This record gives sequence, C-alpha cells and structure tokens, in this order.
Amino acid sequence: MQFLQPCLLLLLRRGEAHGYALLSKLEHFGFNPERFDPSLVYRALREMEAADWVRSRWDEESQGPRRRVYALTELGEGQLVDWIDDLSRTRKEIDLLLKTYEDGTDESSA
Amino acid sequence: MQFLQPCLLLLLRRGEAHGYALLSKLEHFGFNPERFDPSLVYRALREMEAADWVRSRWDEESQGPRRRVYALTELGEGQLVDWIDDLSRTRKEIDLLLKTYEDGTDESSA
DNA sequence: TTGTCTATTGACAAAAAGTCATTAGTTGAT
DNA sequence: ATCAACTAATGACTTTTTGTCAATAGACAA
Repeated sequence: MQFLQPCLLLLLRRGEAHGYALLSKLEHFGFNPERFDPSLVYRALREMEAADWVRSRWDEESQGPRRRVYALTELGEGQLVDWIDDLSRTRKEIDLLLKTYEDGTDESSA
Repeated sequence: MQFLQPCLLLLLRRGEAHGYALLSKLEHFGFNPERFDPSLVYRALREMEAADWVRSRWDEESQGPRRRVYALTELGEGQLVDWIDDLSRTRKEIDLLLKTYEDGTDESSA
C-alpha cells in the first residue's frame, strides 16, 4: 500500500488532527495499526507540510506530550483532487489487468 | 505504476517472448512506449528469472542481435495468481478511498 | 559509412519505504 | 517514589525500488 499520503489528506479533510490520532484512524483504510510504524505517519505529514499541502501548529491546550496539529491547506485540497484522479486511473488499469487475467484463464473451455 | 512484473507475466502466459517484443506489448496495459525505459523491462525479467518465475534461453534462429526468449514457469503461474489476489485487494482499497472522497464532497448540499 | 532500428546489459543516482533508538509527558499500579 | 504502559513526536540509518543513461552489437537502408 502506498496510499498513505492521500489517506492522511482525506482524514484531514474532516478536520484538523495530530499524528497520533491520524495513526489510529488509518485503520479505516485497511492499515494494520499493529505492524504499522508510526514514524511513517509523522514523516508523511512533515513531507506534506514541506509541499504546503498541510500546515501545523503546536497544540498548547492538550495534556501530556505536545501534539502537533495538522490542517489541510487549499493547495492540499487541490493535491487531493489530483490524487483521486490518479487513483481512478490506477483503478482502471487494475481492472484491465484483472480482466486480461480472467479472459486468459481456462482457455480449453472455449 | 508498479504493475510491470504482473503485466509481463500476463503477456508471457500467452506464450514465450523476448524483452523487446514484450516492451511494445506493454502498451496494452497503458504503458507509454515513448517515455518508458526499456532497461526496466529487461531488469524486471532478470529479477523474475532469479525468482524462477520465468526461464530464458538464447534464440538461435532469429536474425539481428541475439534475443533472450522468456517463458513462464509453473512457479511463475502461481506467483501470477498471488499478484491477481493482491491487485483485487488493492482495487478494493482504492474503491474505499474513492468512496470516502465522494462521501465527503460538497457537504453543504446535505 | 553513417544513421536507424532491433536487442540487451551494466553502472550509477534518486526516491520511497522500512526499521529502530531516543526523548518526554502522563497515568496507574506496586 | 518508582516502574511500566501509553501517548506523542523526531532523527538517523538501511534497504528496496525506481529512474536515467551510456555502452555494446548485429542488420539494413540511404
């Protein structure tokens, strides 16, 4: 799976959130929280901030270790649209591949 | 796109072929032959041979530069099945992602 | 004999993904 | 009060994957 960044943007579209919270919400997209390394989420967020798809601030209110809260930017919304387009295309390619496989299965029955 | 290896196995399922021929047939799967570097095909084939998913021999009959002709092995057929399963799962994940996007679009209309 | 097409290989660079250790605040149990 | 577990984030390092490009070489046509 290399859908991490689009998944994070999708989650952030519902509202701002910090990395650790996003980590658990990723389960919804089929990520296994057991064997999924949290640093991947943090890295993805920092990379997306460098691209200005998200912006962060330190949450001053919360208890415990400091949280960096991320929010989607307008650029990020545009990027999400691009990703959705990409993924639609990828989906079509997979469909073609699966169809090609099925068409070639059990040729003796023709 | 990282479907190169499954695409090659699918093509080889139709019969043995050499790298250069496979290169042009990849167009069927949406690869752009203009900007697609041939060395990627050759490398993929060599990697798959190392995994014993394909086997090769030099074609002695053909004219021009020597051709290495690849054929799918039984192991390779099994691997193809695994890939098809993977891709079906990936397809479902993409569907979920696209659906999540659509569900969240234009919330004001609710 | 120069250029183009066919055909394959190898070296190197860049990008992406995975692993692990470290730091640090909070809470609950012993 | 100390230890473990949970929350939270960062940085260094490694491995894997992908991309780019140059080199070699036979055949053929201009």
